[in-house]
Amino acid sequence: MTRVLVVDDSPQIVATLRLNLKARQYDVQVAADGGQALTQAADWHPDLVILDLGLPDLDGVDVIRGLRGWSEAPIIVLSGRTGSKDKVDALDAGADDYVTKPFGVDELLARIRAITRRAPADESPPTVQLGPYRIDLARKAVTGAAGTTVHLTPTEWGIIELLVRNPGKLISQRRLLTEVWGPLYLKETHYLRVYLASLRRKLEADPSRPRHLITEPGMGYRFEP
Amino acid sequence: MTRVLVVDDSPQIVATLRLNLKARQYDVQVAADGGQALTQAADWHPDLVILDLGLPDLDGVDVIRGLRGWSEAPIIVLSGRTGSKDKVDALDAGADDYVTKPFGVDELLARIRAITRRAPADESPPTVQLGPYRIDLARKAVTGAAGTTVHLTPTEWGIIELLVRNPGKLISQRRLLTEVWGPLYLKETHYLRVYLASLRRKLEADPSRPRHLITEPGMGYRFEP
DNA sequence: GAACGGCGCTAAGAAGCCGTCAAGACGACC
DNA sequence: GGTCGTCTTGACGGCTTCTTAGCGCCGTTC
Repeated sequence: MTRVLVVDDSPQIVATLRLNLKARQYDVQVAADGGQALTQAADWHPDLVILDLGLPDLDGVDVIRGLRGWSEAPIIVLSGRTGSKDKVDALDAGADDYVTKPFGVDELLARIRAITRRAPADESPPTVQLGPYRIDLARKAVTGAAGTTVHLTPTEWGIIELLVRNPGKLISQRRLLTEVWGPLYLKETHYLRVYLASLRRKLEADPSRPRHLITEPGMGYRFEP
Repeated sequence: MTRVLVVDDSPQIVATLRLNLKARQYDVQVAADGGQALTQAADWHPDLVILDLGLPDLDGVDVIRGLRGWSEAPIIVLSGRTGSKDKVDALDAGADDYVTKPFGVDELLARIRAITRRAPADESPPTVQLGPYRIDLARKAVTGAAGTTVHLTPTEWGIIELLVRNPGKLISQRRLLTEVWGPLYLKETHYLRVYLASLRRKLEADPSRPRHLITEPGMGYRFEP
């Protein structure tokens, strides 16, 4: 779960952001001024910081520099100031993006996705542990305990990727079918049964009693880390 | 020296960008439409792409997707469209930033610095061991056990370079074809079969049972050290 | 308790992909 | 113009993967 630190002194913006981020499964904390921001960032190690420049105590650029002194977490600046110099200063101080107020929530969320895509969540590399197996999505490789490797077919990768990218979250049959086979295959739910069986045979210690690739009858499937 | 590919059909914008980027020691190339952009990106391997969405031939989002099929170079979108949906679509397709026209050159340059700061120019190990052979990518030479040398053709080098630079990682057929032959050859997958056979004949102890140049059916190839 | 729907499991045929060999086309260089 | 190395094509057999069908199990519904 991606941790997002929101730094802003306007209750309204904080409320909007908190609501929207929580709805999308981000873990959110809030700091109301620059001093708090630095303390909380040090304590909590967020994966992303959303930073308003107009803070009551410190200058925003100093907060960026303070963070960059020891953290590489991406920083998205929110600011009412639209001047070129403000943007350049913030970006050169170490910010990754600069969004001017008023901003569209959809756009901000897309920018968050774009940035976290490139700088993956702290301590959560593109590899996931599933029982004794390590699933490396970037390399498309699964390695087992004693250096053994497990081979997955393209379709199996399509399924496992979708599930593993959304740990603990239910993925509907509809979504699996459209994203792996295409929207014309919505009826072919038995494909899922065949391939989930195959995946469990390869990845579960006891395929008949799956602990990680869970069926939610009538709904879909879920990856439980 | 950071290579920047500018994709835009407006001569004025191209001139401005080229001037400013060159003055700051960037290596610049220009493409005037989407097809050219894909070809040049495959040939030249830019470290960053600046992409205008309003191109004469292809839809901008399709260009992003085309690039993302095989390249991880950062993409900054330039666009006259300011709608939220346009931004979200481009960012979710794989763009890293979205700047609306008219734009400030200083701001764009700062955004370029911010993005290249995070994704540094790619580099690689100059020599790699493959069984009894030592592959020197810089000198384009393969030396065997007793001072013997193995000769590779240009196309074979193109393939082995891509594979060896990403040890253990699956390289899609799509990426091999676009980077070695160009984006127009996406369909010619049997080229890969012929050349992989040739490489295995030269580099594998038992070409019929390859241990380093591995096929992943339906997906691509992998170099196992 | 029988019928029904959703799921797990297996296995076999079909479809598509891969490795291999060999011949023709092309271009560089004498 | 001929030779050589390299790149493109084509054909074929073998293998992996996908698709499809059938059966058994379980819980729910009538």
